[in-house]
Amino acid sequence: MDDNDTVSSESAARSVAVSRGDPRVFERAFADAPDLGELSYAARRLLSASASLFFRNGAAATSIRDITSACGLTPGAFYKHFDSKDELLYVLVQHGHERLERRIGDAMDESADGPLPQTAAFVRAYVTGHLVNPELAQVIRREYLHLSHRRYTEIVRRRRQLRQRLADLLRRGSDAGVFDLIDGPDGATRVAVMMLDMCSRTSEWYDPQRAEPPHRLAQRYVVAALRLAGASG
Amino acid sequence: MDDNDTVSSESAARSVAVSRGDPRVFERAFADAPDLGELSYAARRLLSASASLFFRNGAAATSIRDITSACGLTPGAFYKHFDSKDELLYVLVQHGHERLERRIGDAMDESADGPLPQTAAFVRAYVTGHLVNPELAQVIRREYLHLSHRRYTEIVRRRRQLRQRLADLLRRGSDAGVFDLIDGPDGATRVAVMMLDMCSRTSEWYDPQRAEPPHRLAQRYVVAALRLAGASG
DNA sequence: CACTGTTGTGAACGATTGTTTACCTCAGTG
DNA sequence: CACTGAGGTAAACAATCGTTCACAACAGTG
Repeated sequence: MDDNDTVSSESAARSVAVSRGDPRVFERAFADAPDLGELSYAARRLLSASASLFFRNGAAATSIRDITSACGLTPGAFYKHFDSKDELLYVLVQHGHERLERRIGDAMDESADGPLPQTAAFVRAYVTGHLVNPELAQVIRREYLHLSHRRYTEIVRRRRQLRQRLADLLRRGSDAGVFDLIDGPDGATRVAVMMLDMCSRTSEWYDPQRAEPPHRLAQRYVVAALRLAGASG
Repeated sequence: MDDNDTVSSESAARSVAVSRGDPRVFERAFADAPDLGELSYAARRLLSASASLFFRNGAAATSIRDITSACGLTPGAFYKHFDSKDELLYVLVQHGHERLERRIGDAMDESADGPLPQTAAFVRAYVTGHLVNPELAQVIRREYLHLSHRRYTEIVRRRRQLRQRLADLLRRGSDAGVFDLIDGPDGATRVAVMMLDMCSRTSEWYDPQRAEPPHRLAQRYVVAALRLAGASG
């Protein structure tokens, strides 16, 4: 159990406002996304509505009719934009990873060199990415499991790369004497898993309405991550 | 994203052996469970099969026919033991919490007094509970969200109590000067959430076949949790 | 032996699923 | 103006969903 969902699950995971009436979420995540390429306006709206519905009810419990009717369309229109429900989920998951990886890469570029500031930048961007768009974060965190096999393995590879990036930072920090990892340098991957597990769950209980702003919460998780890494000082 | 699932998701979350052929899991979790009361043998087998199938495919993607055919039964037989699919899930989630709470309670009773050893005992039992039966742990962690509203709120209350138990330990430790919480004594709940998030995800990627034994992994998470708590020494 | 409650079967129910089809509308273009 | 392709509708498709029904097998009990 995670039980943070117990904190605000009713407001976050259950009674979130329907995406239909929240254009900010749509704009922020889909309207001007460069990686979505030539996708039409209608296709992006379908993606946005899917993210909201998947977040609340899960992909398996969300029907094509749920998605299209949330956009004021009929089921048939869906297939003018996507080949299948599986492809929609695939595009959604890809896009979510794209956004998160870009955010992390940018943060690390803007940060100082060295394992400690780079790790801090990674964790901060990772948490922030989960907070500013919990719906997309949730989808890429739990729904990719239900993709068709080929697409599933591709996403798995992508996720592993991201984790490895953090593990490399930890190992470098350990070698440099900045970090004191729980199991020595060889435990870098395991500590990275701990960090990412801890941070990714924020998207499940975070309530943008009542809670503190993302950067405050992210800062706390940076401190926590550095404690896990055994940062000196 | 959690990305621990990327470690062994294919072996743990995808291609786990069908429950039908693994009587050990059945016996361990359901055959002699006291809290399941007067439930018949067939009912317990249905619960066991449900746990395996829900773990692999999710409750929403698992049909009554999947469950009954895994037990060598026809769909109609299901309703001699449970009123509905929702009730089955409810019994499953209740039982999972029962087991976990009992395990934690026993561990704390057997442990020394004081916030630090009690916290260590809590975390160790919590992690171990997620490792010795990942299927049940997964179900109570993510599937309870899909319960009917009345049952859902009841489970939420139960989960909150468990988290509060850990938060109280942290706060007592902070007051006693044993812990140095990230946000001071008032941050006890937030640190508890971090710990439980980090620990509960183990059930998603843990592979009983290849990985190290549960007590070794649990020990690592105890150390990590104490770091998060800012334990002195 | 008759009876009763439990646990199973096999067939069926209405609803819903993802998807396809035939057709319509209409802006853009040679 | 004729035409074409994009994007929409309404209706239907077979499959599957949770659930119910009438009935059978059978152990336990008076």
